[in-house]
Parts: sequence; C-alpha cells; structure tokens
Amino acid sequence: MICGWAGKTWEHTRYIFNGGRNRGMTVLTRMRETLREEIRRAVLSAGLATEENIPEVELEIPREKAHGDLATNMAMKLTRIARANPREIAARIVERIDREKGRICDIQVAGPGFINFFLDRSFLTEVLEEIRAAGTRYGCSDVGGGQRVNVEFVSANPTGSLHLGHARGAAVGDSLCNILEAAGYDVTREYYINDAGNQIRLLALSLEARYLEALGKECEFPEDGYRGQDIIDMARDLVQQEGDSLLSLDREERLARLREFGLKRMLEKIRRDLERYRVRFDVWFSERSLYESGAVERVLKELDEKGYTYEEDGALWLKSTAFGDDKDRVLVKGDGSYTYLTPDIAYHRDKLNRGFDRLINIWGADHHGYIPRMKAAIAAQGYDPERLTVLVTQMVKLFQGGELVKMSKRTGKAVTLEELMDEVGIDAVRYFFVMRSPDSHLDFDMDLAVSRSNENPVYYVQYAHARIQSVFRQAEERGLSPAGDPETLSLLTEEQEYELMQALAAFPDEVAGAAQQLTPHRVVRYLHELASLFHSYYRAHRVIGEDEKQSRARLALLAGVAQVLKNGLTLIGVNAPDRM
RNA sequence: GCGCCCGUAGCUCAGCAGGAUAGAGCAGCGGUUUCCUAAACCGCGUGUCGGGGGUUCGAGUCCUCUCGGGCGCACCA
Repeated sequence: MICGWAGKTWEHTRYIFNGGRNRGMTVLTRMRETLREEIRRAVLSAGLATEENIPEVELEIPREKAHGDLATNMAMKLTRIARANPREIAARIVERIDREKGRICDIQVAGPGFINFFLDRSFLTEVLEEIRAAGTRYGCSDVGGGQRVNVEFVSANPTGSLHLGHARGAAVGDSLCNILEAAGYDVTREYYINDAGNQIRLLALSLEARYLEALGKECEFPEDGYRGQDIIDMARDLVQQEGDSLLSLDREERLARLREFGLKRMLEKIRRDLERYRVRFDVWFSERSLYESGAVERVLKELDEKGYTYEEDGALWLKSTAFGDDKDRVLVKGDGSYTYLTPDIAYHRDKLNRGFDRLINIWGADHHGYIPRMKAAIAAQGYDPERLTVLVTQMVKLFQGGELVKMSKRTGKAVTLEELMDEVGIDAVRYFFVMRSPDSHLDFDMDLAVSRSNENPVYYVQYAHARIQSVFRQAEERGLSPAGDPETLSLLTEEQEYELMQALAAFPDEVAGAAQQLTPHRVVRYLHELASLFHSYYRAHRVIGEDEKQSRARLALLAGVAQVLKNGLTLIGVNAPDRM
C-alpha cells in the first residue's frame, strides 16, 4: 500500500521529463516524444481542441503486434470535447500527421478509435550503441531530478536475529533504493535502532536469565523474555569472556552491562547478516541518541506549546484525532515513561530536518495501524504529512513439508535470514521476495526453493546471461567481435530481433516507472520477459554462423541483452553469473 | 464493531492512474538436440476477474454495497 504522494510525484517527474533535454533518453523515448508533439500539433491544427482543453497525449506499446508499434487513444479522449465520434476524430488527426517527421511507415485507425502507428524500425539499432556507451549506467535516468529521499527499512529491534519478515522488507527496501538511485533520486538508506526502552530492558533480563542458567544457577525466565537460541549462545560466550564476574555486581549495574553486551552483539549480528544479504545502510540511527540530545524533550515541549497535548488519567496525550487519527495517543505513560510513539515522533522530525524532500518507511503489515498516528504527529508539528510515504509489505507465510510453519518471536521459533541464505541462496531469496508486489501475501515454499532450485525463476534470468557469455567466449575464439556500425547492424531484421531491441529500449522507462510507483517487482517482471524473448530467439536463430557480418550484428544484439540483464539484476541485488 | 491489504486459470501470482481478443510461472499432456549451455525451446486453457449495483464511448482496474481470507485496533514495541 502506498500512502500519499503518488499524484504529486507523477506530476513533478512528468514535468522534468518533458522539460528535460534528450540526454540519457533512448531512441524509443525520443521517437515517442516527437510523435507526442506531432499528435498534439495535429489535434490543435484540426481544431479538435484548444491549448486549454487538449488532453495529455498517451502513447502506449500495444499488446498486439497487429496494432503497430505505438498507439494512442487520443481520439476517444476527444469525443466529449470535439463532440464527434472517435473514428471520425481519429481520421481527422491522421490526415494532419507529418509522417516524415515521425519516421512513420503507416498509420491506421482501428477498433473504437485507436490510432496505430507503424514506425520505421531501422532506427532501433541505435539502442545497441546507446547501451554500449552507457554500460552499467544504461537504464539510469534523471526523472528523480535529484530529489532527496530517505528510505528507512528493516529497523528490527536488536533483540534477536533477523527472520523471514525482515528478509522481505530488506530485499524490497534495498531494491527500491537501487531503483530510485538509478532513476535520479538522491537516496539515503537508514536503519532505526530501537536501543532504548522496554524491549532492550527485556533483552537484558533474558540475557541475565540465560547467563545464570549457563552458570548452573536456578532462575526464573522473564515472562515476556526472548527465548531465541541466539540469546542462549550469547550468554555462553559471556561466561567464556567474563566467567561469573557479573554475579558480584549489583542488579542494575549487571543489567546495564548485559544490555550493552547484548545490544552490541545483536547489532553486529544483524549488520553481518544484512551485509551478506547485500544490504548496506548509510545511516544507523540510534533511538537513544534522541534522548541524549534532548530531541525527545524538545518535541514534547513544542507539541505542548502548540496546544496539541493534554493530560488525562495521569498520562500525557497527543490530540492526534485533530489530524485524522481515529483516537488520541498517549505520549507519556502514567509511570512517567514514554510510549514507542514519542521518540519516533522526534525521529521523524529529525529526518525531515535533515533536508529530505521525502521520507519512505517500509513497514510490515502488522504495523500498518500505526500509519495514521505517525502522519498525525508529523502534521501536528507543522509539516506536510504527505512527505511521508509508508510502504507496507504483507506477511510472509513459510511452508515446509507442505505445512505452514508457525513462527513466534516469543518462543524464538522462527526461520532466520541466516538459515534462509544458507539453505536457499542469496540470489534466489532476494529474487523471490522482490518478485511479488509488496501488497500481496507471500507464500514461501522452502522445499521448492531448496530441493528443486532449478524451478526457481531466478535461474531462468541468470541462465540467459550465462548463455550469452558462453556465446561470447566462443566468438572470441573465432576472433569475432560485436558490430558497432549502423550498416552491419541493419542486418538485424528478424521479428524477434526487433522485439528484443524494443525491449532493450524500454528498460530505462521501466526503471523510472518502478521508481515513481515504488514497485520494484516491475523490474523483475521486465527481466523475466526479456530473458524469455532471448531464450526464444536463441533457440530459433544461430548467433555465430557462416555470415560474418550477420554474426557480428547478432553479437552486438546479445551484448545489449546481457548488459541490460546484468544491470537489471544488479538493481534487485542478484548476481549475473557468466557460467552456470 | 472500526481501519488497512488481498480475492484473476488446478496452485502461486502479474495486469504498470480505465483502453482493443485478461497474461506468466508451476503442475499436467505431447513434441524439439548431427547446431553457440535442454537450468532452454515449441504446442495444448470452457477464467461468472468473489458477488450485486453504479460512473462512461469503454471497468479486472474507479465509486458503493456485500461475501470470504489475512493483519491491525495498548499507558507493547
């Protein structure tokens, strides 16, 4: 789910897109812009609409080949404005289009009033040169216009190892960041460390119990304590390091020592797991630092001064209902301690003050109810709540042996990210999590991923890349290199070659679209489609054949496909192997 | 009871601000290799797009009601 911003972002980027120079645009984009302008001009000169009421020109690649290379629904959109039937309108537009200018071979009016354009395809080989020149940068654009975006994700409590749910958030978050960066946004990846408050105290208590246990002492395990194996291991290590020396400390001092020890160890583990998962953060933001800097106090004071707080039943409340929340929220509890919300308000204020145009938080579905109060808190401080977008990832269900594996953090029974990486492999795990829309509930079939890994779609895409590299190894042996001159490339006249080049040309748009709509799974679907086009082509046509020129032209095509596959896989944090 | 997400082929899911005949993977059946990787390719689908109503040239997509599933509704985090 995406809250807010979608509309604004679109307009913003659209403006930049239209206003920008052709720098970085592919042939396809340039063709489309030219055609867009041409249609606009035709509509105006035919008197079908005025500058004021002309609808935006939409040009899409039709699903059906018979419907041409590009199509517009302009005539249908004009029915009300021009008060005529769409096919008639379409005919009037068509007769005013300059075919020469748009590099158009044919124009047809079809169906309810679509105008289908059949383009001169020879221009498309230019995309191969564009890819070669851009290399790993191909796919990048500047639709983001350098907008500063903070993406906060994972942010798991440092009270246990990362598990399945975090793995999804991490894969989606990191991929989204890569995509945003490629689309020209200035991205900061951030992890909020809950190193203050109740759960950390509970960590210390749990660790204490395990510590005593390891020393052979009887003790009662805290009621809501963390029962994970990692804490047992940690206690054992502590005994190794410190022996029973913590026993002689007084209780509070011992707990403080345990807290620091546990926190440090947990964060190290989390960081290590994420690093291996290919996720790296720019900022690790400590909750505790908000207390130490006085930021929490300042926020409370300011909310109070603005009159958005009140006392009742011995607690301090935020009037979040004044900003769309369905009930008011406690900031300071009866016992004087803060709720989770309070430092979180200070945290979001800090992020906004750091100059980000936009904040994106990636939360698990179990926290979605928290969104309205966070937005309300931002609004109460006088900021536009639309600057915050919360992307919610739905729950992951794990299936093993055909059965649902129940997970509970309480009992520590959960599949960890570490286990997942060990058993399934990083490429497959990341691909699997980014493959689906964050909105969809995800069934993770462990057996399928583990035992029959060739069924995993990630290999389909990777294999396409490996195959191409294999062809290149053989081409090299024969002294064949990819062609670069337009004349040789003009030998690429097969239908499938055209389709491949068209797909390659669409890649930057695809990445930009995924960035604007915050939908990393779109990149995965694109890659699968491209791999599919390639496999099909590869099977039907020999790349290295008798005709040297044709071979070199096809090698150029393959070089483009390999580069785009690699660039796309990199965006989602998956390797593009040269051999499989 | 209220809020959010989901409901599309046997299963798992796409469907990109409403556009032409709704797609893919898996599973199933049948084919393909004197040839650059068969982890591949080709062929085979009778889908009430959960259901009703509405909006318009046009609805899987938007609105409304309704049914089913998930997740939340703390002075927990």
